[in-house]
Amino acid sequence: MPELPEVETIRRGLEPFLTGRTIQGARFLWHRTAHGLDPEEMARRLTGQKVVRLDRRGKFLLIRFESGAGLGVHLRMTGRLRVMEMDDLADDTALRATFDLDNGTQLRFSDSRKFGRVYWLPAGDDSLVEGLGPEPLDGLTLEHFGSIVRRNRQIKSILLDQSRIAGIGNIYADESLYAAKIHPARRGCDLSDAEVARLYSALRSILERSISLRGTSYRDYVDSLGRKGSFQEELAVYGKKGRHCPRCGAEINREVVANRGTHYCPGCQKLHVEPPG
DNA sequence: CACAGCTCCTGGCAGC
DNA sequence: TGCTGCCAGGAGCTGT
Repeated sequence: MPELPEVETIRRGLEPFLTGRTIQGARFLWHRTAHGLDPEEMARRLTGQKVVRLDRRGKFLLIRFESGAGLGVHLRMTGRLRVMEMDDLADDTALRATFDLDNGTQLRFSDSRKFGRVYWLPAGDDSLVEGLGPEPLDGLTLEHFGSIVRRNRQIKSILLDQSRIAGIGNIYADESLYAAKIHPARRGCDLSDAEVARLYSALRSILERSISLRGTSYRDYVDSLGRKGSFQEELAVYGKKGRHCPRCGAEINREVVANRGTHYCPGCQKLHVEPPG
């Protein structure tokens, strides 16, 4: 499931293949992949657009055109982006959209579950990503993070709320809470200063570490070059139900918190914390 | 505002 | 072996 580190990895991998290229045609093989526009209309608008830059905002990849317009891509759970030779007939039953480039290559969007979307971004209109919270790795201060987190709501639910903080999904929420020794069902407003500070640094260091390892390949994530990341080798709790906690040896639990499968260590992430002193 | 429940989808898996 | 049926999961939406 592509979250911030995976989308950032894809952005870095794709950028040299797309920058300077002009889209010569686009085709949608699944109509709902083109969000909010008739697929043929989106293809028409894309044709002739020259790529100048790739940005990322939260889990959105933003392909910027010389005209000022752009294309937003959200991979949801199973979306993939790759650049291939136009005549590469590699079998891909999950192919949902293709974008022909002016050098004989083709950007291909595949997505087995069909949840991923591409969005047309009119020039000067970034409303797609304007409602997102701050980037956790881009100037977010501890003080700002504290104001985001201190509300009467389960901390896991806050971390997953893209309008509060952008880019965090189920894997990094669970891993960060484990690293900070905070039970996912604790209320944000009940966290101590020390806990908020631990969560802040855990979240940021885990995201940075994962980017440096080109993300987490859990199930089927691969980057734009088809390579797996390797952060899955460092996961402590996600997908580890029944395994032993590397810190205290207790058995990792999985239960539903904030309507999501949630992994945590009952030994070192307590729901009820004894008051200090 | 918090939050549960529903929707979208299909591969993967459990159970028989 | 092959069938049925359940379910995860991001985000948008509705209803309480």
